[in-house]
Amino acid sequence: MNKKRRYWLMKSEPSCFSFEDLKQSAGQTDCWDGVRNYQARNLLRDEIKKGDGILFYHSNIKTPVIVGIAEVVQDGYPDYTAWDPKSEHYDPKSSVENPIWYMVDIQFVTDLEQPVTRNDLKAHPVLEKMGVMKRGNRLSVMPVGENEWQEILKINGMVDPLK
DNA sequence: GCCAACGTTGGC
DNA sequence: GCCAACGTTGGC
Repeated sequence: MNKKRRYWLMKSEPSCFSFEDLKQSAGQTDCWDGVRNYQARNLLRDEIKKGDGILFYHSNIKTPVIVGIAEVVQDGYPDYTAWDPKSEHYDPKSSVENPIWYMVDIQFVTDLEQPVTRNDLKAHPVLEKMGVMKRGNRLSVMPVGENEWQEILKINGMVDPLK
């Protein structure tokens, strides 16, 4: 099966898990765990697939910004941190038999030479329409249009690193 | 630090 | 099943 690559934006507070943290991880790969929102869960479980592209966004800081690009390297599987009472993401309603929460593995691809700030997005005719710009949006994972993906690359004068 | 927007919870 | 109360998110 040869499915078309899709694109996503993943949001993280850098004080919690930053793009640099991903870069420093073993194999520059880590599991995207701790998502406890059903809409995002559905995406992680059903939609986000190996090979998909990720814009990595730093939120809840003075200058929110897209800092880099990552790639999905593992399809959705149960988020086992939900089963660990010591985890801050522990959810007693989730079990091995009936997992509620899912995660994917992502791998560092490249920093953006020119990180794209929220203000940049706001001022851009195409990018101002991105999901992350929507008022009140709280999804930590959301779809990105191919045109939006291309535009981010263009700003950076980059060739698509996933091709 | 403020506060608007959102998702979740729980009483009824 | 409604909806008010609450906790969290996240831009500013």
